[in-house]
Amino acid sequence: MIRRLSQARERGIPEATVARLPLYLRALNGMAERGLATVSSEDLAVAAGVNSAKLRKDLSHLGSYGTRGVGYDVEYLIYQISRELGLTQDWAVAIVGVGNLGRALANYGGFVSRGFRVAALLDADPEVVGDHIAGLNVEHIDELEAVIRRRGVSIVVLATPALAAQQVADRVVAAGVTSILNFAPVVLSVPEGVDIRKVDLSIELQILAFHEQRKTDRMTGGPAMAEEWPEAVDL
Amino acid sequence: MIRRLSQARERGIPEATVARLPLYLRALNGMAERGLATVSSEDLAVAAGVNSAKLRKDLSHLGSYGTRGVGYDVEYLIYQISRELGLTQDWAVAIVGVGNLGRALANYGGFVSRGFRVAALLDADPEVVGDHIAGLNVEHIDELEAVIRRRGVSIVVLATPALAAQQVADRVVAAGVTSILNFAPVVLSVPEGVDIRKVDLSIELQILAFHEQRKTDRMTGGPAMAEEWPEAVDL
DNA sequence: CTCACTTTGTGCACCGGTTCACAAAAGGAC
DNA sequence: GTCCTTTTGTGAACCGGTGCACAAAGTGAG
Repeated sequence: MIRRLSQARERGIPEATVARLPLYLRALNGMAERGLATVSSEDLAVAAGVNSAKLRKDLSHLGSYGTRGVGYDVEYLIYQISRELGLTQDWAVAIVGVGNLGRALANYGGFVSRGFRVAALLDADPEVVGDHIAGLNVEHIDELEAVIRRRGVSIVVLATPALAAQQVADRVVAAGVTSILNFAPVVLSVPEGVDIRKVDLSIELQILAFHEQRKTDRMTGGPAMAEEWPEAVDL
Repeated sequence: MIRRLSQARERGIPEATVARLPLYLRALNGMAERGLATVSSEDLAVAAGVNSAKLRKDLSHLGSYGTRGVGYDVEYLIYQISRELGLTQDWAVAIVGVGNLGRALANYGGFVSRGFRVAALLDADPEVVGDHIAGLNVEHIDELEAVIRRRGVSIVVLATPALAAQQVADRVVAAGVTSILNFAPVVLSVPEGVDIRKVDLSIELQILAFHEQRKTDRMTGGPAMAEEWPEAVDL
């Protein structure tokens, strides 16, 4: 039985759905390892931590890959999601900035697992250039453009200090890269068509602190005094 | 002039706004360092990478802290946002899992800057327990509950392997912690009232790959063959 | 004081995403 | 075949968030 490309798949998957597909994929991989052949939307939704209606709607954007009364074929769904996400091809990733974080990322085996391959490590500090980390030689940032070109790097991870990030981003974009994962705590400005995703530890903590404060406020009956500017200030 | 708590501030700031406040705060701190006394919504919006109407609406949720025709007082706004986010108090953070990532987080000076203090490092591996990292002694995970209690830890960062994360989360929650920042690639299940934020490198890369694939597809004129299941599979 | 200018704060229309709830489809028992 | 059970796929209402566009409020010049 050959399934033709579903009519429902005329390019245009909601961003929110895209962000959840990796979650489903991870849950499905776990199930495949445990030998499950099929899974219902309800079970998969629980494993991925979402509502089952949402999961079904998400999957319906890829096509009609389920069987009513039965569920989804685990292996088949893994393949479809992987293909949709572009994980059936190999992505060469360069990590720029080999400080504590860059090192951690380079060694983090998990994220290289499927589809991604760390193809280069670069840094400006002559002290670390030449080091061997995770089986790779750390190269000098001067080689950035050449390395990107020669190794077909299409995704760059920025783990540089905040001050260097924009400058590196500019060079990376000029070299033709259009996908950047930024760990530096700055707002990067890039031309139209370049995708940036940002991971910011400090912001995540601040959001947690906000909610934590709310929770403790609630217990102690609203915020304490000092609602005003603590010192006299002319506005 | 003493400003009373604005009527607009009857507790209930949109989640989307909360997520942007740290961004504004960072931009404002930069401006304060450069000696700016006031800033317009337009300028601040550009610095934070958002639309100025959105910025004004966000700030209006905290109260009416601007002056029409002038803008916002930088220092005053910094104080108001800091207070709203709960950064005027000191938060003790424990990092569980001192692998590459945990080490990087412990040493990452930037995120400890304002309001946060790494109060403990814990790990299960006897090999790393006792190590000194970022001026702290790595303690054994058995001490988890005692450390949380004694040092008043209210936010826990999970940087453990995926398999250990849920187990640690359960203990942490049982010890009374209600804010967790999770770096492990698993969906944690926690009781109502516990806030979890998740940082997942692998998911971010997969989202980038999706868009990158779209971009290259567009250039080569749609996806190549092989839209079907590559091998004969019985569904 | 008046007028021109600047910039905030917000009403309103719009949009993407979520959730409910159910019809349609598939399978199995008999 | 018919009936009953299970589970998908989706129409429709709803909800939070965004952005336009403008009135209100403040500044400064003359």
